[in-house]
Amino acid sequence: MSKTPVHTAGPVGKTSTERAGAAKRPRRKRAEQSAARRDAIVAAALAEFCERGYAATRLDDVAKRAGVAKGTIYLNFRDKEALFQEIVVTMMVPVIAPMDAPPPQEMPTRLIVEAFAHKFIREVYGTERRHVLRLIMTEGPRFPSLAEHYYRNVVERAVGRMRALLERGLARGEIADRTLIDHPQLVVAPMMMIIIWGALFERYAPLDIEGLVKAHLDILFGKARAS
Amino acid sequence: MSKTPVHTAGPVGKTSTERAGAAKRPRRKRAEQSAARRDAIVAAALAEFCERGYAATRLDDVAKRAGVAKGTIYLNFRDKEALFQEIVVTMMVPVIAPMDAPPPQEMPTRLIVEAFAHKFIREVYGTERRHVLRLIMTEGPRFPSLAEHYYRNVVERAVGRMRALLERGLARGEIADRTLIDHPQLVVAPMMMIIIWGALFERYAPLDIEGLVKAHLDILFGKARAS
Amino acid sequence: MSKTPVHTAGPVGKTSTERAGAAKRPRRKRAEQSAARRDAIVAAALAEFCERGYAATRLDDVAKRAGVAKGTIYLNFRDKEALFQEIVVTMMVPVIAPMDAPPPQEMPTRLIVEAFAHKFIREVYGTERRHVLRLIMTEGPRFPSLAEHYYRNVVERAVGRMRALLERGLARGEIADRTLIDHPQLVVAPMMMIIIWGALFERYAPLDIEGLVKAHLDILFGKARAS
Amino acid sequence: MSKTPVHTAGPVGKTSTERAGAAKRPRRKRAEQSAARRDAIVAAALAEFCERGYAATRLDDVAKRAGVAKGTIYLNFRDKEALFQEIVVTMMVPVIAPMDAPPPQEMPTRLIVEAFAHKFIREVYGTERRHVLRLIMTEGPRFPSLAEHYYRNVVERAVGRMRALLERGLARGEIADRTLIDHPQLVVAPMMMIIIWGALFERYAPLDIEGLVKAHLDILFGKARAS
DNA sequence: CATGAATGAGCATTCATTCAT
DNA sequence: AATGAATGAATGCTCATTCAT
Repeated sequence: MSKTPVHTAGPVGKTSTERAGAAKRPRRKRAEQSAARRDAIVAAALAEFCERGYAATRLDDVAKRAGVAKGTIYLNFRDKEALFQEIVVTMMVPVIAPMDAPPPQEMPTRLIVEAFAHKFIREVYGTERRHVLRLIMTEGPRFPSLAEHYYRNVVERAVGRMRALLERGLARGEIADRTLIDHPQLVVAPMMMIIIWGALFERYAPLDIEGLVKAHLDILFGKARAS
Repeated sequence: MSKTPVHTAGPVGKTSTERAGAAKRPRRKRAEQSAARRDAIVAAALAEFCERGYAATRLDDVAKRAGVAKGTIYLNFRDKEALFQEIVVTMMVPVIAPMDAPPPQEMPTRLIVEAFAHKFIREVYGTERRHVLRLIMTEGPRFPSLAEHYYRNVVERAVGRMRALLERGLARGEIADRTLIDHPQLVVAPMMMIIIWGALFERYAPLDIEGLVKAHLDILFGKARAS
Repeated sequence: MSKTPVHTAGPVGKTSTERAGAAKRPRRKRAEQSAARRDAIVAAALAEFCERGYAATRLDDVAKRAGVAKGTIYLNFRDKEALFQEIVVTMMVPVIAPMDAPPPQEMPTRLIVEAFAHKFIREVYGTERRHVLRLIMTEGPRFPSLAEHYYRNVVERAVGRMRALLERGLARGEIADRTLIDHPQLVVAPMMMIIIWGALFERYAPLDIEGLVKAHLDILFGKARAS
Repeated sequence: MSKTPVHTAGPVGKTSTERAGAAKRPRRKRAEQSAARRDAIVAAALAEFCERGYAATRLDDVAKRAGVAKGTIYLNFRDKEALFQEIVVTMMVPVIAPMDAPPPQEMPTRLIVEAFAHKFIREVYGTERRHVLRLIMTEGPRFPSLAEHYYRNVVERAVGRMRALLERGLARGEIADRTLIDHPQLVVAPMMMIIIWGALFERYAPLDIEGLVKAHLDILFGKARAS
């Protein structure tokens, strides 16, 4: 029922245990340094890809930002595309992983969805993953394998979970009918929207995210007494 | 009360009356041919931009696809960016224009929103404009002036209209509370989602658009007796 | 002893009798209009070539400046190079022509040279021919036929005349020795210099042309009592 | 009294110690190779610019001639214009530098001017700098900053030196009057002329440079007993 | 391993020249 | 004759990738 392995559509590359530290402590083992360098590249590449998109990102800039030589990138990633895919895939892993845990038995459906929404706001919208998610939407059409990977590992599973959750809610009388069960995408639609909206219009028209999410849940499940 | 002029952020270029026909009918006037060529360029560019995104599109390919020489593009558009913006702006004009018409007095709020949704499905999702809309979401962050143009002319106005409509619905007792009025973006969120979803996952997981829209409306306004 | 024909190194094109008049008088004969157009092209081309040099001049700009269509240039000149050569050659004809007249018997050598210098100042340095002369110096190396044409028709003849004149001056006791006769180029060296200097440094260091020429003659022939 | 710094109008770039050798000796250090390549580019660019002028020179040809890839040019120079300016500026530095040394006290004025003239003949006219000087005259009008740089660093200073020298000659009774002092440009006019003449007419009418210079000095200072 | 100089295919843009109207 | 839209070869510049050090 869990531990479903992540489908890897393409080469994912090696992972590293250590977060990139800019500080260059003198007496570090080779492996450590190497891992740090790799992480620095990933972080720099993420930033650049987010700012400019895939095609417009220059590996030169990535290297500069990471503080490594351009050649070093090629020691860790086959090419630009592999670097891109790696980033998109690994950044989403921590979000995917906990999804396999079954929902707590006691909690009302609405609260579970609410928790899910807040988790999304906190851990995706509120972090760099927000940009990664946008990259997937943005570059997906040109990287079908990436889109598929994401669909298989994230979307499909999330939709399945959501449906199961709603089914349970229906059984427990917390949900009136099958409308939402048949179209669980409607639950997440506003989340995709705030990612897009944020990227496009944040400057002139910032969204009240909290209010929006609460309103969404109120509409889906009926007005709540307390948030 | 209407006829708000379209804010033009940049140069929009000349329009042409005739749709591009690949066939080269012999007895055509200069101006006609020229317009046809221009249209062919626009069509070809749209296709290429959709397939590859802005940065990865080669004007060489656009020219080839349009059946014109590369230089001809520059007779009609200042540069690649102008071509891109022109496409994005002009393709959306026919969608924007009718938006200023006030909603029919008699029609119930739900029906108006429903009509709006179906119009979107028919005229945007069901046409090439679907790709244009995706391009706006996709490339917008790198073309702030474009995003702003779109926001001022489409989003802002649409949101305003929607809010006014809902306000009227509230006054007429068709809507229970202000939840949706405060967050009219929730009305359109699924529409943005289907655009993205369609581009990314259509192959593995096609959406039941009609059903989704109906479900969305049912959730917003309560189950309808008939669609 | 005179009327030596002008050696034409390359194609020179047709000449026209009428100066370009911008005004478009309605009832003019075809031939007249055509000639006016041709002259307008020549004038415009001269201005553009002077401002930008041969390679950087666009025929588009020439046409615009002349108020004709681009194609019209090709009705009058085989190509860009022919237009260029035509200009350089014809502009200098009026300067070359009178050179064949023998010097007045009575006039002292110094006065003849002085008259020549002032004529140069007046008719070359003081007119657009100044730029033509610069173009010859500037673009000559890349148009050997042009350089040769100019050498045969202007330089060679001018040097010969000058030498003959000086020879006469020696015979008449107006000149002390053969120094200048052996290097008549020294007579014209300052004239070449002021053309170049004017083009490069006029802004920061304008030359006192009159004073310079007088000083030059004073040095060549001894201080004059009156200018 | 000397060491006036060279006004640098634009970026001058790095210098390299080694002359470009086409031969690829195997055991050379990176920096050395790089410098050699840079020098090869400069040499090739100089040759091309001289043959064709600025606008008509193709960087492709420069690269081919230098035996490097096109991209390598851009590792050393921002763009075509920077390459051009760099060449013109650096080639003239060795000529400018010694100009600040005060003239030897003992030497007669004529001999100093003579030495200057011969130095010019030897180090400019007799070397590639001859072409550089022509490029300055040729392209100056289209590169005002270049013309100004050259004026400030070379012409202005040279004219000042010359005037001071002549002033001293006047004080010492070696010069009869102020004619030349007021127009020191007359001293260098023949040098500009021989550069131009050489570029245009050398084939049909080579100049006797030595004789010309001697004649010039004879005219300026009176016939010398011995050269 | 790490570096970064070198490479060269790739692309946007320009402009002399042609030719249908 | 005159026009100017169309052409496409030419060219400056970029940037992913390689490889000698």
